[in-house]
Amino acid sequence: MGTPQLTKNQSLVMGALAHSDGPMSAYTILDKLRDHGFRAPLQVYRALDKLLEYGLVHRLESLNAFVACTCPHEHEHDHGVTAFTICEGCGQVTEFHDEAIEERLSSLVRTQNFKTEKTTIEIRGHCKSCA
Amino acid sequence: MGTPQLTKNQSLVMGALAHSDGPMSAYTILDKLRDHGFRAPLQVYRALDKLLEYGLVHRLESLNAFVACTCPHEHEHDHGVTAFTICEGCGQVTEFHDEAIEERLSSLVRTQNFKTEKTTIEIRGHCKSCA
DNA sequence: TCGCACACGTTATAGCATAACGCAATTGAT
DNA sequence: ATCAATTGCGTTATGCTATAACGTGTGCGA
Ligand SMILES: [Zn+2]
Ligand SMILES: [Zn+2]
Ligand SMILES: [Zn+2]
Ligand SMILES: [Zn+2]
Repeated sequence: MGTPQLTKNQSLVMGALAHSDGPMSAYTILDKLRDHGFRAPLQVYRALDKLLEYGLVHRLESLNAFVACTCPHEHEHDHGVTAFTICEGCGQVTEFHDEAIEERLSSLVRTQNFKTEKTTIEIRGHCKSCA
Repeated sequence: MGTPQLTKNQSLVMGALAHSDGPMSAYTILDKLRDHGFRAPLQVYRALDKLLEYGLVHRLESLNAFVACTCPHEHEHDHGVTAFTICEGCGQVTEFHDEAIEERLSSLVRTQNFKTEKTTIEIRGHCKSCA
């Protein structure tokens, strides 16, 4: 169960995100794709749902926006917990992963008898250039 | 610079959140406070802004909702990084803090020369009762 | 051929958040 | 006391984010 062939709409949305230098809201994506026949938000949201499911795209909860995954590996398996730094100045988003945090969180949560389904870690601040 | 005396609107919003058994959206708070004279979203959002600033309330980014802080200490100083488990079943939210995660994140971010302003950690899943 | 799953298109609606205006009360110099 | 600056408040209007509900078409296995 790898990543299926993307449909036309999914490819268009994926392309828009991949070629963007920062996160995009669904409505920004919609505007970028009007020339390709997109007319309504649902066309974007439906594609995003699938791309999120396939792990090709991440949602930034604190921005209500989306970014293409920058993971090196080929999305053959779920990458674990994903964390982001988000610069308030230039909008740059950096994705990173850390086993130590993942294990520590998992251990803390286990003491609550809580079953994790999705973990959000987002760090807002200023990048080196924007400090 | 502790927590100033709350204004009437701030107290009403704080009370609504404190007596709720789960997170509330700004519009839900508005509805709860109509009997107390609230008429417009801005009355809620302005109070929330202050309560967030004072550290009495937290915003859950993945829910677009707000919860009263459950920290034991008296909010005399910023508590560090705040994390939440959020049950998809019953809506229960649990706030917790962990030095180890805080330090690990801070160290990872330092390697990017990134200046952290606010950290969001939210774990969605199912609590013991809803498993 | 029938039934089902899935992607798609469209319209309408729901839910979340802020802009912009004006007014009133408070504070804290001068 | 007076003026200016700050802060809170109320109202209207607007903008941004996300989903509901309905119908269409296409592919595919029973
Ligand atoms: Zn990724
Ligand atoms: Zn930057
Ligand atoms: Zn707290
Ligand atoms: Zn639960």
